[in-house]
Amino acid sequence: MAGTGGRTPRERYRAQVRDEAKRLAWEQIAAAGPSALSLNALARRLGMTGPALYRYFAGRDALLAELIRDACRDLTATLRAGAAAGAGPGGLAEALRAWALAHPQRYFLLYGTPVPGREAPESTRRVTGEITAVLLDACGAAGPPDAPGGSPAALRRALAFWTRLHGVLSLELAGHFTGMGFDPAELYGAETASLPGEEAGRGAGISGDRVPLGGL
Amino acid sequence: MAGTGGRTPRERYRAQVRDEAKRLAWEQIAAAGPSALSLNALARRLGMTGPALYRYFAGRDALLAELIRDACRDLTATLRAGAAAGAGPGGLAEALRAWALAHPQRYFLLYGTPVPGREAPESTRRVTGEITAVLLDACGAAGPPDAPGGSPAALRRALAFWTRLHGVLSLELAGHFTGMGFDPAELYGAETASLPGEEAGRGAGISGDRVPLGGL
DNA sequence: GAAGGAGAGTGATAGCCTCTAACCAACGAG
DNA sequence: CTCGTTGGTTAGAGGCTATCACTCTCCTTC
Repeated sequence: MAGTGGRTPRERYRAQVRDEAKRLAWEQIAAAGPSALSLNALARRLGMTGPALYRYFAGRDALLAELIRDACRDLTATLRAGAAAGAGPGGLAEALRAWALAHPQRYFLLYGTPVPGREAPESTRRVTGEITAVLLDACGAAGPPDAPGGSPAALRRALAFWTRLHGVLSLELAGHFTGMGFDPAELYGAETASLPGEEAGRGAGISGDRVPLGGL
Repeated sequence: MAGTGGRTPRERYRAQVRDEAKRLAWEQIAAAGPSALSLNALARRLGMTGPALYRYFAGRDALLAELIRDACRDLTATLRAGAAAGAGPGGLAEALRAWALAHPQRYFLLYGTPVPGREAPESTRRVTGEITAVLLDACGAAGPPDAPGGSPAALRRALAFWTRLHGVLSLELAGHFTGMGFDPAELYGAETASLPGEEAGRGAGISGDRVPLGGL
């Protein structure tokens, strides 16, 4: 959300309404999914009629695209903050998990079911690229220093890191673990620790390898 | 699809129309996503008017639920066939990947973004349970034989197997690997081979461990 | 301070959707 | 042959996206 940083009263009012609309839109999405996002209902909750919202957003798709872009920025900022604070792969993984648990719908809007026709716009692609870049950087930097800055091995390691995190997270958020009687956090922690550098017989791994397996 | 196994002509006709409707529904979903599934458009393509379809399906949600159930059954049958043919975890993983690549929309309907309000009905939950059971069985059976039939360690191993497969698959199907210049199949293969029993310094793993890492 | 213009909001409307109700035609069992 | 079941129709209520023309109200400019 861009906040109310406008200069003229009109700009401030406009930004305020836009922010409130987006806030309510997230509520609606959280309540019934992205497909249930309705400009009409949104406008009603804002105290105006349907067509008025078209002064603020070009249409339903534009609003959704903006929400996705905001979510991207939010996650990027979160991860960048973690990285800037010196968090390693494990720290970033925890930050990612915390963010996803706090905003499941945001996470699914970024990494969930894609809409076949709808290609992600350039701006979004760039931001998601940044997100993976942060993860890859942290992971490559934490691994054994082979050609610092992107050896194939580092890329492979980072990709495995990313996909494992996403595998646990997305299944957990989708509720596929409910009733299985175990703690997803523990699995996530094990997956987080399992990776950077330990495969291919490189040894016990770098970042701890706590309770390697079977510790349930 | 139940096929045309009815006895009376009416039943056969009914089954035929239902199957054709579901086929077209899958086409529509593949073209523009599940949210674009429209009973009206479907009926038009079937050569009838909208309300006529309500003789065959109780409503849009019922049709979608049936499609999901069919997808579940299909995947279950595929995996069961693989398991019956003696495929180990690696074989099942390959079967899963082949199925998902052939029917991405089916995969996402099962494991993609969940609709917040909509709880999966009992029938579906039972079938998805079977799917995971097949994977868990194969994985537990292939691991080192500790308390055959579901030790905590086997469960943990199987869960990691499942989540790793899903992590690579879902990101690949969603197109998040496009333009990264690497082969998802290779990553998937490495993840498939990385798991059953090799962690915690148990050795080189059971099912091959081909090009363990860094081989990109 | 008055005039003009930009911007916010409204009602009307077209066209799509889901789903119900009432009605009609045709098939098949008795 | 008769008549109930079944498949299909049109009509219609209500919701949605989106556009258009219009009003009103501020803010700017003279």
